[in-house]
Amino acid sequence: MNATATIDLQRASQLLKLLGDPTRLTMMKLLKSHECCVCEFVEIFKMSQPAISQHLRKLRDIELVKEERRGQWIFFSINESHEDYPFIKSILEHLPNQNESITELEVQGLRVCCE
Amino acid sequence: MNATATIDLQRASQLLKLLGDPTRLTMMKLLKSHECCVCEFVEIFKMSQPAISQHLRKLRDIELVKEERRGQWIFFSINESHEDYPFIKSILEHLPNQNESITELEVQGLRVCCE
DNA sequence: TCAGTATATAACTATATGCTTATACACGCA
DNA sequence: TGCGTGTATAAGCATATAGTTATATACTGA
Repeated sequence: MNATATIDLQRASQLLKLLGDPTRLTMMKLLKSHECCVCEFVEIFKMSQPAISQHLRKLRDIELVKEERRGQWIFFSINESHEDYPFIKSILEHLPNQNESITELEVQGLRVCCE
Repeated sequence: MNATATIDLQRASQLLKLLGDPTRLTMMKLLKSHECCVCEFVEIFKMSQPAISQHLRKLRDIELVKEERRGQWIFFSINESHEDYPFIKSILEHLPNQNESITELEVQGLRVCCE
């Protein structure tokens, strides 16, 4: 009957609560198609570095995102292996893509690239 | 390309925030298949009547649910005409159904029926 | 080794949230 | 009309949340 696995309600509400913040939700949508580092988010959201860092920590604490240090920078990316990723993905698919933010960064020469 | 309409990020985060509470999320899942009145929710959630009422008000304020008075009771139901209902629906579909709560009510003779 | 840059963490603060209790309102029925 | 039942609202309180500033940590390159 049910093609997709269901998520425990407690768990689901925890995830939704985390996504119920415009900054974190936008971060997740961005990360779905682009790796980003903290300083890029600071630019995109015009928000202080600690504020960004704390949002990312919440996303990382429940392992929705992964981090990887490359030199000075720490890059964040979506954790597609997350048990509940299909759920997250289905939510993100309803959101408008945020490619403009990335394009804008590139135009301003603020996109971080370390290869 | 995109088969489904997208939702403004601010709007989406507002909806997710509301669903990011286990009581309200469960209410929505229940209401998706059953009309319920306040006193039934009080039974199901073992929560005070004002607490239930306040959760329902939040859901009603953004028109996720409709209410209809029938005699002494006020019945709540999902508002399928809501502009963002497809989004809501896709979320609820990932959740385990809550029919047991309803069955339990019926067994205890607490299911309200006014016809 | 030291300065500069990127990030994390701690401590604090203002506001939001979810409950409680008390009370008001609405309906049905004797 | 008055009482019982169902629901809503108001006010208060404890906790959670999201930001701030200050500071610590980690890496790079001179």
